[in-house]
Amino acid sequence: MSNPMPYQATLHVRDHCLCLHAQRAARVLARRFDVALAPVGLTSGQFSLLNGLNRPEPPTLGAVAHLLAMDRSTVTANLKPLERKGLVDTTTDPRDRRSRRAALTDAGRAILAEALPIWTREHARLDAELTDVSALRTGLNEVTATV
Amino acid sequence: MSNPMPYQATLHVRDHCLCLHAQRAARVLARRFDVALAPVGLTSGQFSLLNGLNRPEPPTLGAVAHLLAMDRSTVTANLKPLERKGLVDTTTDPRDRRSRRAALTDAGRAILAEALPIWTREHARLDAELTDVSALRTGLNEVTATV
DNA sequence: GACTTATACGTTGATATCAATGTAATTGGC
DNA sequence: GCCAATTACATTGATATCAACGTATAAGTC
Repeated sequence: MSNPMPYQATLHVRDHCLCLHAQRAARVLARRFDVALAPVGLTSGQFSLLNGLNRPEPPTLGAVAHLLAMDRSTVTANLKPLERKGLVDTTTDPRDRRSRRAALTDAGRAILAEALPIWTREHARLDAELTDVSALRTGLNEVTATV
Repeated sequence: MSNPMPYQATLHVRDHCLCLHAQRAARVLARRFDVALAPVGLTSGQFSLLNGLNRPEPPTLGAVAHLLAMDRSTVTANLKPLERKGLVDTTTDPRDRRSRRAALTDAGRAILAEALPIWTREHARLDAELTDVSALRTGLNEVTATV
């Protein structure tokens, strides 16, 4: 029986699939920042989430989902461990009782402030290892904007 | 009490964090290819994994983990649904009984061949929406290579 | 004001992700 | 050949991710 999936095609996908390449890079970066942020007890995703909550007006969960380009239900799930740790407090918006707004607690702001210099140092190291960070960032944001 | 995490810093992270931007783009691309590949019953990740198994010599799990830049234990976990569906068959390598090799079954090769034209079409559409795909790919691979 | 439609979330079930720990097999030094 | 160190995986427990479905609230129509 002949192979219905030629090896050539596999090699082409492997070398050109932006989805694969993006997942790979995302995993590498997530692991890297997970390790860097471990001393303050945050993962890279939790850091991004907490950072997104630090606004003059606490955002709705939908706004957070849009910022992070993730599903609403994922935001709900990701908030749970942070609420348990007392870093985040969610309340129903009195002006629109369908919406819930997630706010940093004082503890949340304190952890975020602790994490910031770690992020800054690690990101500077990362920058130094890459040839053209701004081109990469532009490409990533272009992808995100395709939705 | 003064805010220990200034809004300015939050905005800087939001606009510059490659980790955040990579996760976002990765989510967007995963969802996009999940939708495209749904007709053949595969997710984007499963497609990448199956594609990685299509080699003359079936790869060890460690080799797959390296290719996909993911943890070994994630590879083990991701293979399970594919084995259940009869698309993959894993066997102990007789030359090194510590290693397990994952091979496509005939059904696996057939599904992969079905998925290929879907991937090709969807990726062409994606390409058309982006300004400089090769710069993006280069940047992503540079990130992956930092490990 | 009643009804329809749209919006904002939560829950559920399946898969994905990793670190940490444990087990089995191989390799290297002797 | 024997023992220590290394390598390759599996398992576990926690979190992450999404689609699909359901519920509650708001907005628009009449």
